Amino acid sequence: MKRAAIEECFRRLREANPAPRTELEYGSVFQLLVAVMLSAQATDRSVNLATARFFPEHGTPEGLLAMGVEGLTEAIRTIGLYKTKARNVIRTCELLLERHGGQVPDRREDLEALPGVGRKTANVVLNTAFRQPAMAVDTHIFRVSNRTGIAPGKTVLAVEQALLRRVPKEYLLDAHHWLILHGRYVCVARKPKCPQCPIADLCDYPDKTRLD
DNA sequence: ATCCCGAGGG
DNA sequence: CCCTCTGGAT
Repeated sequence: MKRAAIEECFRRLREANPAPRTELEYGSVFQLLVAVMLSAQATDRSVNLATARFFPEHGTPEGLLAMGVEGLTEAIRTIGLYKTKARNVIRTCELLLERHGGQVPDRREDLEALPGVGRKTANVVLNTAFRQPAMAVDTHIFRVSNRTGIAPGKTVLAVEQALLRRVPKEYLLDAHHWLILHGRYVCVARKPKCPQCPIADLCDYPDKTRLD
């Protein structure tokens, strides 16, 4: 897709959603980090349902440590991958207290040193909490970027770099949320809703990989 | 490449 | 039934 078309895509996505925000519910940077860690291969809805059970009373590193691995495992059992996630979150709480005074660090290196925190999760925290121009490429953004031609790439890292290169600066800070919402509600995985898509006329998909 | 792994949709 | 959901570690 040409640069002018990319710019027009984001102009329209912004018009449809002027102030995009994550649908994960959280009341602090720490809670955002935990919610994103839990969101791996899970819907925001199921994550919010689980975190509502313990954020109110245990929404701090100390609070989660008081629950213990067993308590947290029980609280998030309705989310996939719950054993690994509970273990990683508890260990992360310990490391935050040991290394960062209980605060969430704002450097990629420190974030990725936490267990269960990879590049994608670090990018979400850097962008959403610290407003840095980081692009977290998740399943939605990978699909939308490739399908539309906004930023094609064979790996998530390639797509991330293509987005950083191709998305106009003006839209970079919020591009993450526009793309994810577009992927969740319009450019869905199975049967994209092209008839109601605001950028269908600019998209590569209808001409290229038409399957139906 | 494989494992982890529940819930919701089609 | 099968696919998908804001991945990460090995």
